Amino acid sequence: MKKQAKAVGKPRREITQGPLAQQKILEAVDHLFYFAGARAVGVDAVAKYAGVSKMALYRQFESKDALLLLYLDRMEEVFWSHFESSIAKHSGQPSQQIVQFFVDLTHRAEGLEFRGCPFVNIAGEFPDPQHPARLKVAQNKATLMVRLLELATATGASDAHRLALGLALLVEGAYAGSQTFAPAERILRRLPDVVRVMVDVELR
Amino acid sequence: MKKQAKAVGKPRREITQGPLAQQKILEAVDHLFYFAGARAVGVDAVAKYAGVSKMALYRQFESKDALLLLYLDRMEEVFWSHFESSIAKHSGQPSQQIVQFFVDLTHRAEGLEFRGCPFVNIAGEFPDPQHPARLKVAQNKATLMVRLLELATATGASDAHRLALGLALLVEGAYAGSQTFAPAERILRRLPDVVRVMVDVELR
DNA sequence: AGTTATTGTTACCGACCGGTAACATTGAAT
DNA sequence: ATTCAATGTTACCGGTCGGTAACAATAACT
Repeated sequence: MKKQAKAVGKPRREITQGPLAQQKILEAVDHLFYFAGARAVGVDAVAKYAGVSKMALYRQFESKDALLLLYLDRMEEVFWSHFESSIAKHSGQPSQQIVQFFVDLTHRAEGLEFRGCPFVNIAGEFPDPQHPARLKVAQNKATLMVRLLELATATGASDAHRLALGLALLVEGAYAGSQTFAPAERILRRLPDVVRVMVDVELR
Repeated sequence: MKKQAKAVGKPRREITQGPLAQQKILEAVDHLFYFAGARAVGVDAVAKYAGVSKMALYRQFESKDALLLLYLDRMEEVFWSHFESSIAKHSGQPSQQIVQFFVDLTHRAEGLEFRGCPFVNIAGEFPDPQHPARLKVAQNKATLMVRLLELATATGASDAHRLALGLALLVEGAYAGSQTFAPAERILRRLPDVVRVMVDVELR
């Protein structure tokens, strides 16, 4: 959380700045923060997992908090990558796009390695709603809400806001439920059915 | 996490065993674990908040994990107390009971002091699905599913399982969403509407 | 009153937390 | 070949983690 003096003058070596180290650290962060919890994992563990000394890590990144924010950035990328990938399967058919997104989401969430939504987990681990990480979470969800509202409107739903809200809550519910319900119950199995009904009732 | 020898023979003093201390510790646990996170709060903090020395705490309770499980027991009581209270408002009218539960849940979840579902938060803080706390979480949610299915069946829904799943996911979604979405957006405002539609479509 | 078990207090344990100072090593530009 | 900045290594900082040993005070039983 402290300021560090930027390197004065131009570096003699080109952009050699910890070339692969930086990448390995970020990958370690992605893995450990997601599967073990950002709060539970220490920087020592990150450095060791990345095969790097702790000091090397701290010369690449300001603080653990900085790593946390970068982690959320990457998770955001991954999420929208999945989202757009589902959407792309039914161009111009918003209803099917919505259902497809939930079908793919369900498929991912039912994997045993799934640890839920990174953003939901972060929100659970950091109580202060003003924490920078929490603000990123809120921003991600706000964007999701906008996109869902766009889709809901495009379907010609009788009440697009209501539909978008229902969908958003089902997304959050699927994420949270994937962790709170026992995996053996496979409650998400019929989530696409629920979504289909929710969309259809707005179209009749 | 260690075994401790149970007091052999009968205690000389009656049941004087830390009479109010025990109560104060549990109240401290409820407050701190919920609002600051079970993992983030140390036993020192619990003892200080309860106005008790740490050693006094450890003579009343085996370990922090034991406190965690007791905490979940109490949260379970609170949850079902709310649940039954909502149900009682419309005896014999399952559809209205369902809606009422969500109305009350929404009201609670929109409070600024709300920190989401204790069980969801615990699931986020403890990655290991086999952790005793996680098992309690799963059990709580399984019971909720049973109760929702009973209500859904009682409404005469065309597909009670689908309805119960939708409702369960909306519950989880409301809990998670109350923390992930920015409070100012007040996304839960129209959750009761969503529920009403979800129930009605099963009854036509 | 004297015994004895339970209480609260203090101080401590080894381990880990996030973060850093100091120094040996490296390697590219001169 | 020498210089010099960026790197990696090691050891360490004060603080906190969950948990405990040791001891003085207390209070109920005989």
